[in-house]
Amino acid sequence: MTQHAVEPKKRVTIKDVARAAGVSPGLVSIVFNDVPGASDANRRRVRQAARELGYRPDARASLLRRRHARLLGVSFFVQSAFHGDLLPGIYAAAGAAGYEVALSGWTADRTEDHSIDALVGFRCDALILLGPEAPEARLEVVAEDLPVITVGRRLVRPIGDSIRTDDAVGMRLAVEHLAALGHRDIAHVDGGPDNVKAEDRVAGYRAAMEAAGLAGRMRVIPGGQTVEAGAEAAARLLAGRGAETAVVAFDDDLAWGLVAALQAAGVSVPGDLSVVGYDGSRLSRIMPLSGLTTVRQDAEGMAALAVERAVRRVEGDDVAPGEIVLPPTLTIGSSSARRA
Amino acid sequence: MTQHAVEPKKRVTIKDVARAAGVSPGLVSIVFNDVPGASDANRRRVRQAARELGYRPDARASLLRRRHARLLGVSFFVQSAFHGDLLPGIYAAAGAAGYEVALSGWTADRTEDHSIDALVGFRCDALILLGPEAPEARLEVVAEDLPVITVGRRLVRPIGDSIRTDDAVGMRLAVEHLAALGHRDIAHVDGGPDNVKAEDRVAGYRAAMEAAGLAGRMRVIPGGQTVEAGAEAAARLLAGRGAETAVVAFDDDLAWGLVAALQAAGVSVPGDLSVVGYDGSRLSRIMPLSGLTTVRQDAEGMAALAVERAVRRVEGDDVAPGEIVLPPTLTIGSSSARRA
DNA sequence: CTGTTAGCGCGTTCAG
DNA sequence: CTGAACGCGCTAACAG
Repeated sequence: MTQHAVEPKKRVTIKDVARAAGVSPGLVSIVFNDVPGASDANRRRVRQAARELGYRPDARASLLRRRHARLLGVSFFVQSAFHGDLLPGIYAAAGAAGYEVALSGWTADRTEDHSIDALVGFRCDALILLGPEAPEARLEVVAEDLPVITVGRRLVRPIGDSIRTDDAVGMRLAVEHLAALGHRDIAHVDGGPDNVKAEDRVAGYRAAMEAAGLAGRMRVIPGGQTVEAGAEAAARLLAGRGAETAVVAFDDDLAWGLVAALQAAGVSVPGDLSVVGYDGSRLSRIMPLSGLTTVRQDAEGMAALAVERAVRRVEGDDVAPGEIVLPPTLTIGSSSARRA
Repeated sequence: MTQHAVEPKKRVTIKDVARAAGVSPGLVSIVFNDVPGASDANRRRVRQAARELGYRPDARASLLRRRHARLLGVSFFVQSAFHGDLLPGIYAAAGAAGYEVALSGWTADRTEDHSIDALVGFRCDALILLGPEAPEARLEVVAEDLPVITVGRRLVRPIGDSIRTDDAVGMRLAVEHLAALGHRDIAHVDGGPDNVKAEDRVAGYRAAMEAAGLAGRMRVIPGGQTVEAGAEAAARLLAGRGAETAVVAFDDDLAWGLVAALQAAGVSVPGDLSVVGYDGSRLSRIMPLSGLTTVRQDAEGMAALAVERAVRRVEGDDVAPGEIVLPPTLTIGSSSARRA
């Protein structure tokens, strides 16, 4: 009942259980792993003894000895709404495949490198990196040691498997939607500096604008990937405002910040300005009225695919690095409307 | 460069490094832990050899042997905006104290029990449970094995340390704010069934309403703690609508769902109905206009305190289970206004 | 098929 | 600074 601390606290080990049950330690291992090799009577006896002693298998020792730890390491950005949407799917798929999941988050203060190191240090069987920002060279080094699955980033050179959404299509959907609503001066607020994931979306935006015959009306505004960045970008947008009547944002978090700041500045969304996000995160669905118009990525599908590829790699499927590109869809909410 | 898989892949161990550097394994350990006991020359030599061989310390083995793993286990609900706000603070505080953090999330499909088991299996030095929903009896059992710090839940019987916000004060702030705006029929949408954390807020609501002389106008509507639950509660609110002109929600996620559904139903917020949330999560700050009015919990402070207490417990401070109650503050946004 | 024994995995610890 | 034991569960080889 009382809280103890450093005290001896000798732990109950597999040996204690074996002694109590009157069998060998090896047999206890067999019982706890549910593998054949023990009689029902002994299984019962061992379970009973374990329960009485309060035995809990030690994951460290088990991981250390096993060849396959059956452990997938997942690195994610703690503040990302989209990553939060991916995790449940990853847990579900991993559990179904008989794998444990080790989570390691990165924040403004704790770098992605840190989180990757932690997972590698645990000797995970494979790594699933959500929206990685590390240089490709770094990812390549990591991939030399264990299978790496990247989610949501296009890689110039193939490294392990890559699961991502087709950003060219996504930006085209966004631009076409706005163009169909009569908008012609459509700006793009990008993902900010040092954001490797932003490039494809900028390129997609440019291509889509050209295809729509709006090449002369392109405008790219520096942004970022947080709500705060969205608020700052709104100021920039209004300051140098041209004829823009619509904006496509790098992602939902950024779009949120834009909408909030614009409305606070007395600019009506979508009355004066239409805003389109990117991700289709849970966040985008809970905007007052009927949600943010956004390019939806298939989070559940990406999560399941990432785990499936990771498991295949771990279990010996030594195929060439592959890229799986999923098509995005457009979800129309209340943040976009016909041009006034 | 190519992806390998199951292959032998013999790992570089501390022994390989020792051999290459011409020292003993023990010395390599000393060098890598940056503890005194090695000459600068040898430190250099060891680091060099490690780099050449690509040695990475094995966290499993290290954890296994160490008395103190210097590892804090954190269990959190993946979908909670507020938990997402706590994690950066936990990482920061733990890092500063020289501790690693092991994350284990729970979702709709993966129970909190599961996540706790995983952390216990890793032999974390202490557990920090964010918004735990497990029965107290279960927490007590866990606390027999290692220090447990609960965050955001009042416990009937003290178990380890508990860091929480004073919900009586919080609800009073909310009700008084609305009363001062002229509202008298103020409803509360609660945290839903089986939500142990909701009781204090309901009680706080009742007490505050009585104190404001509005005892006869209380109304408690079944809610939950997700955006979806908020949307459902909005329907209930409107269906049996009395004279309510204001609502206090169990938490921000719920409040969001309420606001969204209400506006979709043509009810203006705050024109027709004022809404107040609870948590002061990042989510609450990014509502279009100037945010949700909400009772703010001090996430950074709670995170830092949780880690501090955990570390103290681990390092032998065997004091009685304690409860740290932080005062909430009211953040006024645009979801509440003077009664029409 | 059921069960045992020995030794491994890898870093840490402590007496020498 | 070294050597060898140790932490704990798994795995292989072996015996009943």
